Amino acid sequence: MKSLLQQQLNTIIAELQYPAVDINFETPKVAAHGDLTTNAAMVLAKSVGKNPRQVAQSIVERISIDESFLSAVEIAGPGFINFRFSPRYVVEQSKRILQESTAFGKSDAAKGRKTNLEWVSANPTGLLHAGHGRQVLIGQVIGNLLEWTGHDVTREYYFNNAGNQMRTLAESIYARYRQELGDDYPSPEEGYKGEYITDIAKEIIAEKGDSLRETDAERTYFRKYGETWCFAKIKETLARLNVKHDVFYNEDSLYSSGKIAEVIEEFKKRDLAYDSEGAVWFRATKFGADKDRVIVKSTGEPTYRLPDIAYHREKFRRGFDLIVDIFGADHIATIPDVLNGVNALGYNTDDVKVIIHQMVSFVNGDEVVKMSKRNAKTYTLDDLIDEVGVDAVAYFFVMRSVGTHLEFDIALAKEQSDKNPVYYLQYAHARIASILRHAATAEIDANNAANLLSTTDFSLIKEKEELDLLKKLLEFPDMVKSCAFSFEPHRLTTYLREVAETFHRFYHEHRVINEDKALMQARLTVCAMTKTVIANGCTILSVSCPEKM
RNA sequence: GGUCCCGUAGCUCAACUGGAUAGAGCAACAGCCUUCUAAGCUGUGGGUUGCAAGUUCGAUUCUUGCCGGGAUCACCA
Repeated sequence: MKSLLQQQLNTIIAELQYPAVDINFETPKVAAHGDLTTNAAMVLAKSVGKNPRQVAQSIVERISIDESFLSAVEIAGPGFINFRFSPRYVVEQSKRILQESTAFGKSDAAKGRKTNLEWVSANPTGLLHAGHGRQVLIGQVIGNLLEWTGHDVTREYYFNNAGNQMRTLAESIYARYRQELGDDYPSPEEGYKGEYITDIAKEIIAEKGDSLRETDAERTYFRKYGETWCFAKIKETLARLNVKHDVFYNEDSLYSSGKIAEVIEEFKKRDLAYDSEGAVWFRATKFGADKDRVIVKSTGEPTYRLPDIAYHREKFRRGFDLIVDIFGADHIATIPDVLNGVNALGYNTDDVKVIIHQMVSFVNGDEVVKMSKRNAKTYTLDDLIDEVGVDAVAYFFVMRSVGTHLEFDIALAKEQSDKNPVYYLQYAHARIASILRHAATAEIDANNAANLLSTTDFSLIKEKEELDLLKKLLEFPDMVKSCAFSFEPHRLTTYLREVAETFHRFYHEHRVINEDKALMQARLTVCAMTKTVIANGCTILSVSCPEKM
């Protein structure tokens, strides 16, 4: 529709000898303003030297109204040109929903674009805490959105099982192991103190008894055990949320394959790195930073920056066209260095999309939930899922724009009532499912899309609420694209809420099950279409759609 | 102090990326169930979009400066 009108307008503009401009079509916020609107006249007004309404008038006069598409074209406000779709067009278009069914909303807008999506990437030194949930779900939904728009997505988890943090983990477990054996042995000053350390220590005792009292200085056994244990737990938690990564990329492989050394060498060759005070420094100041950064410590160990740069370079080398990273706001300082580094190596960082989400705070009604890392009683993501359920977790974490702080109300998420937004959506789906079950008793198989397509009298769909609903449903494919390309999953939750709302209104105004069988089937068709869109939307959101509630 | 993010109804947040009368949910108030799920629907009240300038046909959106909140500024990741 949009492209048809666009074409026609361009022709008209040329005929009128107006300059060619970028014209914009939008769906107006207010339904009274029609189904589609363009600002063409206002954009043209200045260069043409007439007032916008005159320009609009000259354009509208030349638009031909084809009843199979348009029912009206109007000029409104400061010079908007508003188009109204004909009911016939809307109903005709809606058949797509039945035809495409579970694929309705998918597109090949970015067909074959090789995309690397990296997220979570928590090191295996502990459990995912509740705050991690935001990143987990944002990444999950963005991954789905990218797939729905044709991207070829590799879901990746980057981890480091070497270095300081792992040493600390090993030391923490070892200390707890000794303590559990009754020895007076101190925990490391900055060690991990969570309950899980005790769990791990106890498991080791159960398996090995006290045979590991005297162990090597590297605490190799404890380190390996801790890593395996933590990773298993992390993956378990992710699995509960249907999150599955295709690649677990080990930072260590960058060392063993010499990629790290390679980067240092190239930096030095380009005078982007230099030796000083026994360390190697990256000239971050060349890129506007306040001071240079150490990339190799005087101990010979690289800081995180260097492997991160090498890692991103490898992503390019692996042939990805689009690289998406999701980080929490606490990582914000590291991003410029990495991008500058990769850029310096000759890669186009326009193809790197870094999504930074703000932090999460948890409240339980009026009470603020503390969850400090040092605290022994960490509030884990598992705890949160246990408390409020998978669907509420999935929905709540993406329902706000990534740029704002998220306040997660546990009491609200837990509440099984109308206060809880996730139920509103699921309720609409369950309600439709219930209606379709009734239809079965009237011998109409409303779950059979092909059957509905061939036997429904679509001309019976003509009520305002029905047409409003169909129009809303038809926005879905554009909505998916728009959410995907702007990396804004929260807009999908807003949209689906509107779909549910529009459906409830239709349901309230018009009875579906009734004596007029043809009419009943027409309305069942509208229901089936709505169910498809809600289900597809929920699939993207990783939220389940119950048939009954 | 530098950098980044945020400031919208009593509360939590939207606003299709510069559009028309700034919208939802919760909370408050008033209605709607002998019929398909009332976990629903309809209506009322609630706003100087932190403040002040600027850019233009038009600003919650872009620019600048203040004010307030958060994140971050390691030879930790």
